[in-house]
Amino acid sequence: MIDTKDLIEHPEKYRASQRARQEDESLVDLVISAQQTRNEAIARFESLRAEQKAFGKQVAQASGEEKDRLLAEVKDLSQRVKTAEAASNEAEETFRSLQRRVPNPIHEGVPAGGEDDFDVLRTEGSPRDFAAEGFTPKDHLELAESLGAVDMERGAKTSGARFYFLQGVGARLELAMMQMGMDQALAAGFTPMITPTLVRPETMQGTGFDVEHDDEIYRLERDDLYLTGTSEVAIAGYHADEILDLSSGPSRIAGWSTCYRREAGSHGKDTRGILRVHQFNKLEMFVYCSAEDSAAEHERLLAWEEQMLAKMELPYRVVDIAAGDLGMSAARKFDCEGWVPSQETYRELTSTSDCTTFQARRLNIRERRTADDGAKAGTRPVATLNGTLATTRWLVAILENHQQADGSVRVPEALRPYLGGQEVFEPIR
RNA sequence: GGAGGUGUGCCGGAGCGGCCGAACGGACUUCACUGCUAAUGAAGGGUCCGGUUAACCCCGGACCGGGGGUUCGAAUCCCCCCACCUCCGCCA
Repeated sequence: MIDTKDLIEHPEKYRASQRARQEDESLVDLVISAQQTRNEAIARFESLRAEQKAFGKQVAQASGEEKDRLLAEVKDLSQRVKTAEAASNEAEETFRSLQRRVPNPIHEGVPAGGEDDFDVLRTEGSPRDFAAEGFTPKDHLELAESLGAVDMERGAKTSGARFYFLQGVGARLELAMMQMGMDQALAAGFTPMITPTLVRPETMQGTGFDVEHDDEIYRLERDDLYLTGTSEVAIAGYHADEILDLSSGPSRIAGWSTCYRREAGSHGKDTRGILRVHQFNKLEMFVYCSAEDSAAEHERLLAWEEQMLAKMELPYRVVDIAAGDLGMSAARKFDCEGWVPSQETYRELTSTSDCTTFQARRLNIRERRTADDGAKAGTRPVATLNGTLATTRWLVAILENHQQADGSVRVPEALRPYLGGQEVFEPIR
């Protein structure tokens, strides 16, 4: 949810952001006029209400005929108060629904345009030259199956398409990777968390997901609960309606959870293997910090992601996502895309978003502000950010990039301590 | 699943339908006093919205788990929901 005061003071900033997102900029003016209508309605209601309260005091003190007379007089006022209140509530609702439709204004420097208009900021490492090494790389599923790491067929048998079993070295590899990520997060001062994966509609909506219309969300209608596509949802909801103390710096949480996605719009896309699945695990960084610190924190999250990718010894590139592909909440988003040899392309492995105060405003998460002189001051919304430390999808990149001509897979060195020192995964069939 | 109970400010805890934004404790902040700490005394507090303002102040409104309702008027009465507690049943 955007800051309406800011929008009214700097409408051009919001119009420009809407243009970059390739969205309707007239929304900005709709919000402004709805806000005026609302304020007028509130003022009308409140002055009537004040009158009614004053009358109420008289009624309380009066008695007998005097009281009856006052009651007769105030009945009409009561009606007018009710009418004005209803009008005020309606204007409020109209305003809020418009306000909720305005996406977070983008940061300066974010490329304009849609999905394909991203900027490549950097490329780290370089893809292996398999031709020079004298063999054609296998794809991750072929590798995984020969290693006994993934069973897609039985996943489909028990649960349907896009479900799978991780088993053997696949299961171990994922656990090792998560543990390594958790250790890195711990060293950086994060608080580890394992989060609920079913949340109430208010929590889902608070994070910016549209429960009614989002086809990506699994819903349990009978219980009015929603399966989360990322632990971000629960962690963002964790501090809803709270006032935080961030005086000693950002609050950083490393959340592990299983994630559920319907992948409704992607029939026929990435159907092979575990690249795009309905259920996977993810270790997520989540940060609550002061608004002015969010851009710097965003850089830190990106650095921690890259640190993990480096430890996995994966070639990747860093991408600045274009405005139209940011979603409602993010003012900026960096993806790290790992090289996938079988596809000869880069695929998303991490994604980090700076949601500034957008998410927190909706979730009503604030911090207490201390004035420059150290005296008391009011509250203000915090900023929230998130970023990926590891996901099941990484197995794709790890297996493919570290495969060897004989079908075995070399274990990245940093991961070995988490696998009992194992250096190579050997095919079992 | 069944029966009952509770939900008030940072915490504890009162609260006849009007004089309750809310008694009384504690915590906290400031001031006073004491050689320091402690103790004591005094004073002060929340959040949100609107008006006004450069900003503060100030004025008005809302908020007593959440949402509806009754009433001229609701923390107080009624209904629904949520959370927690106790007992019974069921179950990993």
